[in-house]
Amino acid sequence: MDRTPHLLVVDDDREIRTLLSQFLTRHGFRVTGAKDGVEMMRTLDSARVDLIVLDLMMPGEDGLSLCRRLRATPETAQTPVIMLTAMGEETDRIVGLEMGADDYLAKPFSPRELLARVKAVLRRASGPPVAGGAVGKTLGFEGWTLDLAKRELRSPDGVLVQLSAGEYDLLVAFVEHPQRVLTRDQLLDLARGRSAVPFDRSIDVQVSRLRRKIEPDPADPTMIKTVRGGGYLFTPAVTGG
Amino acid sequence: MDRTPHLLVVDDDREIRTLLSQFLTRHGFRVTGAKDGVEMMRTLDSARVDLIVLDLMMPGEDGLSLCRRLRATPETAQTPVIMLTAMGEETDRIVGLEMGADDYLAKPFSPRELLARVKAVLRRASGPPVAGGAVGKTLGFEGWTLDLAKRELRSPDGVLVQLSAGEYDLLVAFVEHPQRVLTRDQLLDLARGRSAVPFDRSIDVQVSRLRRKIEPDPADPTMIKTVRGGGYLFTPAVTGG
DNA sequence: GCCGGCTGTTACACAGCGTTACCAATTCAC
DNA sequence: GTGAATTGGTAACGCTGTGTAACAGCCGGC
Repeated sequence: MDRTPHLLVVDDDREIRTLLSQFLTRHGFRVTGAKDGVEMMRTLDSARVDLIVLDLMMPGEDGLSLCRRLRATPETAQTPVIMLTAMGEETDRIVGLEMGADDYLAKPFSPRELLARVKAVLRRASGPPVAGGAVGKTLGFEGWTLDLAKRELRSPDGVLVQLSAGEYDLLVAFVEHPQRVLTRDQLLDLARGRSAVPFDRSIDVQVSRLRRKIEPDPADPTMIKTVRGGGYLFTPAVTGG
Repeated sequence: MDRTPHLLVVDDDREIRTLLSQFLTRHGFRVTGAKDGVEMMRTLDSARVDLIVLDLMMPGEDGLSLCRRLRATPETAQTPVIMLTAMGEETDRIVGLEMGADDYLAKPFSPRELLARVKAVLRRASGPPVAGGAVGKTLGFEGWTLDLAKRELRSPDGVLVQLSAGEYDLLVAFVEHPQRVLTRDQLLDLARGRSAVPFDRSIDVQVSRLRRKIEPDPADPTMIKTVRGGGYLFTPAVTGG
């Protein structure tokens, strides 16, 4: 239940990043900063993000272009975006919202105002029913079927495998990042929405429990491989749909 | 997103309260009764109310005074009020409307007439949809049929399943947000119009009761799944027709 | 007024999860 | 190559969250 929302602040100005991070952290959010699109994408790749605060004007790829890319990517198409801009022109607002931003804030703004918008957007984001959106798909791997809408896993012979909430979340993290080494920290973030504390072994234990349910031979795992010193690797190819 | 409107009937005459509650409930509204201003305020404090039906003449604080207080309170200043009065004098009408009531009905009146006024005021108050929209629809899931107008649930084999008011409201909350994890807080808000207090287990108990009536095997629920640390998930796809 | 159903609260049982501990496997130091 | 150190697997345990029976209070029906 301590699923504190994870915000990603993308701004090339380090001072602003720091300021916003501190402020938002003090108000109960988990905040990651990114100075450009590359860092943003890297973070999105490896962590669960609930909302992105995105500066419009940035060197390199600008906010509009990034926002467009976010919307074009299935994994992030639903992630709310709040745009920041130095200019107060109305056209920006239009363009920003047309680009798929959920809200818009003109600099200079008070952190308090951003906080209000963040809360509002998050509330709104969890409001409307999903309907036939991107969420609710079914994923397959090596004959297994994972139903995201029903939170159900079926083995290749069609048997419903009972997973606990934690096992299911962990499996989703793997299935959504297949054939990539995921560190314990990343897994913890993806599956639990928290970051690791020193000597945290909970992921190891959970992986062990999950293997027991989906590996033919848990003692010699083939789907969830251990990468010594690195983390874990989900080896099967995943078919989406 | 649109829930069944929540009406608050304030009248010191218990017979009238009961009569109106039954009638309005049968026509698809959620109704709470209050015998005086104190009860009214208590309800408004803890639940979201869409419209208040307020008797003008009451012992203690009367309707006019209560209406004035409603208008002076920011939270309720926008809540529509329909005044009831035993006297047919025109002056009352004037005073009532000046006091901020949205409509006025002289006793004796037919419940049907009140129903029409309630729908009209709600339509006026909240723009396009509501009453006419949410009320009157029928939703289906896995063979079940939920009649929003009659507040009735039919099982796949056509049998009418008796639900208490609370069970029905909870089910509506689920059906209107299918395939999404809803926190206890959200459910409490959607179904009861109030927010959770620490150690609030009422939703758990109500879910348990609802499962007993709609799950094939309540011990191994498939429609209403528990998400540990998250809340509950209504898994069936809902057809809105 | 009394009765019956509904709802929230409480209490207890049970299962999931994180922590710890211990062991095995691997790597490192020499 | 050998022993030490590091890393990972997992059994065991305790805390926490959830299911639900039992109870009590409230409200409406009569």
